[in-house]
Amino acid sequence: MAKQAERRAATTEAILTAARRLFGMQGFVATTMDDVADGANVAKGAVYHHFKTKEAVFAAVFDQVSRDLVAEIDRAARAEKDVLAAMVAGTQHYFAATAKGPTGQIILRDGPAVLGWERWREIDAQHFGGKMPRALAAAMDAGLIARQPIEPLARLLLGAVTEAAVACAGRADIARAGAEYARAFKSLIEALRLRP
Amino acid sequence: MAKQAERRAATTEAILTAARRLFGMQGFVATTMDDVADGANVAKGAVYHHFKTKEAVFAAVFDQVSRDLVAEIDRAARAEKDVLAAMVAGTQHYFAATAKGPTGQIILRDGPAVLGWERWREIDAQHFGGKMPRALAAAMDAGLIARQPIEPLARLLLGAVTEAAVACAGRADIARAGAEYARAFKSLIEALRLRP
DNA sequence: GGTATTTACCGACCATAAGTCGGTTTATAG
DNA sequence: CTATAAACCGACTTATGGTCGGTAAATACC
Repeated sequence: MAKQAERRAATTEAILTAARRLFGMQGFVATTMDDVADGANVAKGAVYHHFKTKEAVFAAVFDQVSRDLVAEIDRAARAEKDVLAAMVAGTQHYFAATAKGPTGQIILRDGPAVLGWERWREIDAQHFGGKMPRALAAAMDAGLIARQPIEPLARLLLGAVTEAAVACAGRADIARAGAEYARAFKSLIEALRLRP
Repeated sequence: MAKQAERRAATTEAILTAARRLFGMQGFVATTMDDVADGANVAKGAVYHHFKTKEAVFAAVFDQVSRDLVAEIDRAARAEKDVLAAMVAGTQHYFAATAKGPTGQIILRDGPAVLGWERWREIDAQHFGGKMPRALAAAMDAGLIARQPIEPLARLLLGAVTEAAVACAGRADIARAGAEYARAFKSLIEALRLRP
């Protein structure tokens, strides 16, 4: 006797929860829609009633994971005071979070493969990338780095960070690798810093 | 009555040629093995006689395209004299080449999706990435940039370049975008340059 | 030069998994 | 209370990667 809106919400959430677990653990390809349906205790038809395709399910999961991740990073970055320092701290956190387990699988591995690099970058940029331009703009306003077109530089830095995160994810000694890349990233940022 | 080695070579080449065309035009997923077999004028069984899986075919195509691309980039980079300038020039060429058409499809889109980001980075690094560390080492030896761990910095820069290339590939005005990113990259490199 | 063996090739067949669809149950409108 | 719509079911269709038994061509061996 639950209202339809509630039924809908409950089912959708069950599907998403199951999908997130499965995609994170086994990856997108190894997870079948039957698996997802079973995991959510519904029939496949129900899944397709709420999501048009398997990709759509993944996109929803991706979005959820991204939100969680970005919240976590924000918390870490806000602790710093200098804009450039915040960039470094946030980056470090991004490395750590994506370096292992389900998050990395979903965000870094399957993300671009499933959504296509284009859409992935778009969504990723929406979540994380948005921070980079804003941080750069702030840094320029504060006179910390030279004024220049923001978007291209932001894109380059974002690419650098993402690549490093992936490299991290493939290493056994994650913490160590993360520290290495964080240091290198810091050196890049510091190189940009204007010296009077 | 051709020798077996010749038959083998001819068939393999026909398959690779057809696959390269199809993968480049339609992408990996949209291309079926039947398409490839038809395109090469052989039966599917023949394709599977020479390549274990569809991925194996793609890997071979990927390798071929990478070789061609790297040769082209080398030509452009060798024209420059300063190591840092060569890096910038090579990068610019990389942008341009991957920005459009089959090459971009194979190298930047399907590459990571099909081979997995790990293996892709590995192969990509073998072809292109190898240049980055070498260039950085040379730059350090020449006293152009500060001495520091090479691998992490190289990885960051490679990631930046790749990201930019992909961004380029998604733009209508490729030439313009390429120029923008090249300028931003140059500014990054120049920031690293030591001032006495 | 004839026979045995190995290699290249064929294409019908199989297995799997995404997506469909007609039917059923449950909620809402009037 | 009835009619409509939404949620849900699960057998079925379809598309495609991969297999396999068989045939033709080349090579090895006597």
